[in-house]
Amino acid sequence: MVTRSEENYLKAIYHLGKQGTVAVSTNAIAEKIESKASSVTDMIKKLAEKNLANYIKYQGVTLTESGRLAAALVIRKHRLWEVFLVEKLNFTWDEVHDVAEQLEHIKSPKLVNELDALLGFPTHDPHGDPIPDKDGHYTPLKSVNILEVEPGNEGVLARVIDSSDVFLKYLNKNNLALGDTIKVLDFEPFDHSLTIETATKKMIISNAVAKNLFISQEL
Amino acid sequence: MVTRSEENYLKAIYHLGKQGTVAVSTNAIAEKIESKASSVTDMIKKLAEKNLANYIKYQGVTLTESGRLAAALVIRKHRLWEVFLVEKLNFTWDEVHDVAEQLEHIKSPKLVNELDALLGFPTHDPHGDPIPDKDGHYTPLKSVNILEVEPGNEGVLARVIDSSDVFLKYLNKNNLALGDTIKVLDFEPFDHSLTIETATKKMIISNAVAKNLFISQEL
DNA sequence: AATCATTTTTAGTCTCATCTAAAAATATTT
DNA sequence: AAATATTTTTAGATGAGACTAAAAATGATT
Ligand SMILES: [Mn+2]
Ligand SMILES: [Mn+2]
Ligand SMILES: [Mn+2]
Ligand SMILES: [Mn+2]
Repeated sequence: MVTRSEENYLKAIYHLGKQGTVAVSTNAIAEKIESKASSVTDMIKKLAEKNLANYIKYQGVTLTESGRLAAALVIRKHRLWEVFLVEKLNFTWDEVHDVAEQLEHIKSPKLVNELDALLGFPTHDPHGDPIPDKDGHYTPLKSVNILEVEPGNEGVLARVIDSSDVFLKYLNKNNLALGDTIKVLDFEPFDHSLTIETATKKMIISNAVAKNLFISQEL
Repeated sequence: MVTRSEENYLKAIYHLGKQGTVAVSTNAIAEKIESKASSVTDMIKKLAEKNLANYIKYQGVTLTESGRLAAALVIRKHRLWEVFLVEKLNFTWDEVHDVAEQLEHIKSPKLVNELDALLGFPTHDPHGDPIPDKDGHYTPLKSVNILEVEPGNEGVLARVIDSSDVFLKYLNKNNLALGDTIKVLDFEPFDHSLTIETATKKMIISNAVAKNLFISQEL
């Protein structure tokens, strides 16, 4: 059995190390999971013991094949629940994360698959993140960071990386939502900020914000 | 904060002691929760410490007002999730209990209330158990144990007490479901069994089974 | 290459929720 | 009312998961 805590560590390693294929440092995990390095070392040993992670002292962790699958299935649940909360229970995209963080640990294969069906087999969650299938696979949607877009070009907001409620509330406040068409007007070399235009207005977004916005451009 | 384990104890006390108003013994709780008496004593002290239970050594436990409310809200969640699983996710009534046992501990007031709305504010779960409202109140549906019914009379199966999957599978096997009309034909004094008649057939049910069936009789 | 800084691991402690075994209190029989 | 049986509590131990402080390893800088 994989415990709740173990699942959270698997997810962190998966996210930090390109699906767990690249070695992740103890400190990086500690920060992500808001714990201490010593706690992480303990847990990593346990994961290695259970053949979910590959661990060499002082050289970070990667996930084994089964660790990677386990992580992907937790992420699958997390994202399906997020869709459920938004589509069926009137949650906004900035309200779903904490509840999904709990729901992702519910154990019932039937529940996950039926939920998937109820929602019409969605491919992406409310933040544009792809939903892995039963085998842990997904095809990331073709989107590009808004900072890579040449001024003058436009695209549809397809994904936001930061799912924290502070960031999403900022987007709400500025009327930016998934699916909105955004045109890049100007890049400012001094502070790396960006002037963009939406259906409703023109605005300047900081580099910190821009880093989190991904748009898809139809060819 | 009330932990998952505390919630399970609150529920047990609530169920065993007429909503926690009547003193429940340490052993009774231990059996219900499948733990040991010594563990129960420990937990009861903790609940008393948190003002969720009234505890006098050697004299059992009752729930305080806030303990009763906390218990009722967990039960509310449990039963709403059961309805959700059956109504929306194609679970059968014998499959829901274990999953609901996990889901009942998810913390999010909005989630519960939206779920309630999605389901159309149901008053009973798939086993005929009443669903408490936000204040922990409910009106138990007027039903009578089938053993109290005079032979010759009939009623509609409205509630089953045992929600274990073995019992529910027994009912499935014999084509007995909530809402079915059941006529009591004969009571056997020797083993206290009962002969009943449904739309499809006549059958004998043991006293152990009969104890768990409640029917409502319209006047 | 030697020193200093950072990261990671180890050692030891804590809380929560459990358990077993023994002691104490209560309940039931004779 | 004693003796016996049962229930409940206490005492002490364990494992999971977290922490702090100190030691060890690695990495960076002179
Ligand atoms: Mn989580
Ligand atoms: Mn998301
Ligand atoms: Mn439970
Ligand atoms: Mn039920």
